[in-house]
Amino acid sequence: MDTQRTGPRARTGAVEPGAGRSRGRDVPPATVARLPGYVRVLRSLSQDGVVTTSSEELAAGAGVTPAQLRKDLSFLGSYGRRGVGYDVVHLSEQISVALGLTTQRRVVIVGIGNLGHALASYSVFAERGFAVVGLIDADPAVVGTTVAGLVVQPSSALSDVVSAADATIGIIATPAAVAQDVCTALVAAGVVGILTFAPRALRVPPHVDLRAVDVASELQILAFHDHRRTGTGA
Amino acid sequence: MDTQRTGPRARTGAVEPGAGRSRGRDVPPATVARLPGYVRVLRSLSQDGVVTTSSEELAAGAGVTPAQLRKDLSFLGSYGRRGVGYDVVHLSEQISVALGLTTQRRVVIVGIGNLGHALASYSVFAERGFAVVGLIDADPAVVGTTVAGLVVQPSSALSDVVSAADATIGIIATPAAVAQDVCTALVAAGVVGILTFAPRALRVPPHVDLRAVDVASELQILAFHDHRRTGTGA
DNA sequence: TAGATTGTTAATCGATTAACAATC
DNA sequence: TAGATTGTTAATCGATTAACAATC
Repeated sequence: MDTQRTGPRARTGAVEPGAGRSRGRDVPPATVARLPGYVRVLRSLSQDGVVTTSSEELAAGAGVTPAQLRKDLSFLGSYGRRGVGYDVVHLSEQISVALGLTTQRRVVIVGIGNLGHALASYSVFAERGFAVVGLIDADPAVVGTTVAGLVVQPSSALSDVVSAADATIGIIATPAAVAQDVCTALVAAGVVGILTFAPRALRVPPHVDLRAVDVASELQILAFHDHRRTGTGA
Repeated sequence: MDTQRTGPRARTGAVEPGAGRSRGRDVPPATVARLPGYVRVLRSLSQDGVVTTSSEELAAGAGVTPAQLRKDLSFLGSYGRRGVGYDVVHLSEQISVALGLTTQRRVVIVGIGNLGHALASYSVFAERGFAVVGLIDADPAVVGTTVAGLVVQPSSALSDVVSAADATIGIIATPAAVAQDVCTALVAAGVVGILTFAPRALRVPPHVDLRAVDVASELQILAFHDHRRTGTGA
């Protein structure tokens, strides 16, 4: 699907680090988008008992080139040793700090249909530092049911749920028709990041970061290449 | 999540159209990725009875700038009229032809856990030209159950299911640990496009197009901006 | 030391934006 | 015609790649 960036995309290029940490340089959006993949590989290597790695090994695991990996890391600092490589645990920690993964973020999910249900139950979120703290749905038949240990709340409770749990991220898994209203409500409730699965462009104020996943669009992009290769469909 | 492109990404830039149709020019990957969004907006406008639109209106609906929209369309041909705008139905058809959406593509889903179940039941796929024709799972407790009108088949049947239904696209919704094996099996069975939700880099041969959605990575990217804004987590 | 591998620089490449001539 | 809006060109910008000096 489609990965749409708004909010920070409006900035001219890179993203300003916080309090002069790292190397004081900005981190380009394309680099930020690859950092989670590096952390994932490093944690996997660490679990396998690997102590030191190289840009070649790490890049292969993440599906990028060694040059790109080193370039990406250079925006964060100098965490390797020439002639030696990278300490797996240390590099993992440094990237995690840069990404802000040392604090657990709280997430609310709006729209507990098939997809919302799957996301609420997705164990990888917890493994990677996120806590699902609230579920919201507009359907009275769904409200009150328990999903993944949480009782689904009505739409009217959205603001209270976000506030009470101090959630900073909202996931929209509703039908497209109501996605903008949900988005607006989430922003009003105070979230600063939104991940939407609804197939519709959403508008958010500049201080809110929006990412969009459109699985049907992803298939259509695959169809384009299928089409080009096989010549069907024209 | 993360949108990873392999296969065609290896080409130097743009994508060769099929038999000299459109304008004979290549379509850049970034443009291809936006075309589904334009079709979505055009179909919505059409349903609302709108006959003619402008680059301004269409771009607003898709969340891009008018200049970018016109630039994107210029790779497909000249389908507008200066001073007037675009015929909604005609432009929608032209982009659909370029994307190869005039032929229905057949999709198999591997991994019928929470996410696979949600995808199998996702009505938007059918609305946008895809038919889910096979469901595969490795769990004997899941095999034989009916999901979205299809009986889940065992892993051993993967190749037969792909062949019998002539599926060209595979969706991987399995745990990360088995994703590469499933990917390899799908390629061997003959699919030419793969959409994976497993948080792991996958390798495919050059003729296969791979797109990857990693929802946990998407949240981590949001966390980065949250972190930069609030200063927490360092 | 010699070999290995990083971090950085410079060059290339692709994508976006702005402006405007073409033309309906 | 006058006004509107496209399609395209040129300029800018950001991302990627390659090469290599630095240095462990």
